[in-house]
Amino acid sequence: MRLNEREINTTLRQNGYKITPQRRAVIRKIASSRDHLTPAAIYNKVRRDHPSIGLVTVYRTLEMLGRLGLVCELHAGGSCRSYTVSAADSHDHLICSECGEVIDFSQYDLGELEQKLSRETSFAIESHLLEFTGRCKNCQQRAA
Amino acid sequence: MRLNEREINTTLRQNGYKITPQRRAVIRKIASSRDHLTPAAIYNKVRRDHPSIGLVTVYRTLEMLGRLGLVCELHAGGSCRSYTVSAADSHDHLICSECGEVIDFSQYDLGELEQKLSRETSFAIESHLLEFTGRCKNCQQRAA
DNA sequence: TTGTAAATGATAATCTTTTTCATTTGCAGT
DNA sequence: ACTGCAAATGAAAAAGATTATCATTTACAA
Repeated sequence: MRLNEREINTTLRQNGYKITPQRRAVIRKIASSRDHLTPAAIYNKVRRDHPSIGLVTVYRTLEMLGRLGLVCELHAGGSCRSYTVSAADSHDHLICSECGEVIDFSQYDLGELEQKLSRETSFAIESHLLEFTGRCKNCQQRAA
Repeated sequence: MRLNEREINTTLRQNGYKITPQRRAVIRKIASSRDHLTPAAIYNKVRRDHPSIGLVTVYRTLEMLGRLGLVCELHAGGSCRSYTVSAADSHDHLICSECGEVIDFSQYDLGELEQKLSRETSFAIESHLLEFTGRCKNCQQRAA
């Protein structure tokens, strides 16, 4: 279940952050996009509606949203650091290499693998990053 | 089984690349390190033995080694784009968030998850990225 | 409505990564 | 061992991405 704009705003307020028009615009662009966006792409999208916004504000907003766990940072594909809205409790993603569409999936039983690894290596495992890359149905059909 | 310097050189030759002292130095530094290194870190290490090397050459060498599948790009931790030597057939990693040590592990049964995802989403899955982050035994003990 | 801390935008400073191009060098073929 | 040449290198600069600074503006609690 992807977070929507209202829920995100609520979380900001609960954590003592102000709801500014700039933040609202950044959140809206990310939340309304099915794919993942780089900071620069978000900046360009937001600028259409809000020409005076600074790139720095976009970076600051993304940093804050990330810290609160409201957006996820993705790595697959060329550019590191692109963002998508977080699903409530799944941080694993399936990403289309052609159109960039992102699908969240709830964590499979990685717990089992995690325990096995932990036992074998004596690591105290804190987190993981799992991304599958492939081509979505539409992009497969378009290619054929 | 991590690739060693000799095997890497063989692969370069087989693919028509020349073995230069600069490439040799870059490969040696990556292969002899247990953790993952950024391009800048590799540059600094190599420069000690080979002061005239250019940063550009490091970038070019990394790009080539990556294309041949001889090094892996890691993402966990702050900086994107850090490198470690590839294990023969496992591209999944366990990374210590404190000292950076990297442990390869052979792919668990991600195939099952992959098929399930593929069936449910109609994606043609091409690859995946899996990294666990935690603290290794040594770093846990040092902290205690 | 007002005061204040938080947020913004402009600018500049830092990295990081790519391009370009003249010079050098590994190595295949003699 | 020598030679020719495509491939590789290094220097310099350009292009991008990210962060720091600071004066001005603004959201919002009181």
